[in-house]
Amino acid sequence: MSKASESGGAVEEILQRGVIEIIPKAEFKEALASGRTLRLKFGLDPSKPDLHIGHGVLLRKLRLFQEMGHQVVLIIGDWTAQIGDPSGHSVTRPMLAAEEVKENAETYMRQFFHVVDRDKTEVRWQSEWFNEFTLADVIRLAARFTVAQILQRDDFRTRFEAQKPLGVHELLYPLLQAYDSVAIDADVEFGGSDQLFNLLVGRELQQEMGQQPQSVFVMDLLAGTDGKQKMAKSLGNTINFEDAPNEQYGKVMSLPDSALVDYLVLATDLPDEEVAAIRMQLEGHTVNPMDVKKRLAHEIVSQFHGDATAEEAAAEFGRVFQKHQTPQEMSEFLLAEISSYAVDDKGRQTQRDSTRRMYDLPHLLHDKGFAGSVGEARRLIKQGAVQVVEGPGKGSVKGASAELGVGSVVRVGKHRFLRIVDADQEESS
RNA sequence: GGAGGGGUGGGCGAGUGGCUAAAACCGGCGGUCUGUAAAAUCGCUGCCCUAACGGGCUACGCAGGUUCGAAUCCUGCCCCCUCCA
Repeated sequence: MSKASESGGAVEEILQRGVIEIIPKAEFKEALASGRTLRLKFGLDPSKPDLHIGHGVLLRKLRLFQEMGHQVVLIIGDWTAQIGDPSGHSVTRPMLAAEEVKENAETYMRQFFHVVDRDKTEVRWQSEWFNEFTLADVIRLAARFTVAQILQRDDFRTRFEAQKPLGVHELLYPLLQAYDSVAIDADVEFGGSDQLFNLLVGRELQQEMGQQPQSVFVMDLLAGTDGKQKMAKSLGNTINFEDAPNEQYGKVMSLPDSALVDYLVLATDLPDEEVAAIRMQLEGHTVNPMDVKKRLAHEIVSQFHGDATAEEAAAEFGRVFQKHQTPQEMSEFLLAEISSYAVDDKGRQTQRDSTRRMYDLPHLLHDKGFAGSVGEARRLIKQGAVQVVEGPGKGSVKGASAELGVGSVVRVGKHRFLRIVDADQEESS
């Protein structure tokens, strides 16, 4: 990701692409033009350990500004994480333990700097200033706002009016985040559109405390893999930075076609003109959406795993899902390892696997993690989801047992496979 | 301080003595279909034994009790929420 030429057009694109709003825009542009190194605030709550490409939208934008010479200030929200950001949630979130937050933060930073330039980033922990906070400070801070102001926030108001629980500590959340802006003297804060309120509170507080109020840079939210709701860990629809390449690729391919253009705009660096062209093609049905999706999947996987790996993921996808062949890599087990599952013709356990090498599938699958319970494994077999697709015993699933031998490949469902191997070819790449 | 509402399976939420391993919906998994792991559609979805039929065990905040039998009734306890003051 790197093609921010210094031309005015490029800057304009940065200010437009995926951007919902910049408040106030004129002032921000002026600041950019002034040549000053701006302090770009971005906060993360280390409440859940994985960054996903929804975060990536913001991070990639930060990166572009870094390339223009500006300074990112990453706030680790170790205090607010303990409150649990209620943004966009209809219920109170659980508070986290301090140690948990510490651990999560480590993971976060590793992922964060995968996209953002570490050398142009200042990392600050909220605890730097909030650990010094006294009750008097808290009261003084809280006194600057009225309940009515805080209840402007949509989700707060909704919950309040619906007589749903709303903790006092949750009302504090925006105030703490706002104070961060004061603590680091931010010039501009970045966030998704669900953050608008919090960002504006920061602006207000800075002004009240005699600082130049920050600008607010609001980005569009990326939809999750369901294509409908925003991407969020709690909704289970994320594509994570650290997902395996094949997984990322597969998740992208599972997107509904309707989400394609948004993803191209928000999650890739394809130039605007190209995105526009693709949009036209999609609308005119002159291109197969699947091909666009493959392109998108490639772009995303290569951001995190490199071009070559993306190629491999593409090939693997074609092999497994389009041609229904077996994947290259799969779980492998030694024949000796599964000998305890050997059964005789009547399905009874046997020590001697010499004659017909039949194996008890339900227990094997359960113990090796292919089914959550033995009953579930039975169900899978009953539904025809389990087949010996290669090697000895091919097609031999009868009742609950199947013939297996070195080289057998068992398919469970559409895309999970296990292979029986010999001792010498044990290592699985 | 007063009044009221509530704690049920991964989620939401029915269920007021046996027909309830517990509806519906969501989620999850699987099948079919397909250009994809989309959509649509069908099925499964507590745990254990069983090829199957069937059987056993655990479960409706916690602890006791009533009853042939309780998620449902009684007693005590814990927890959560809303309103009024």
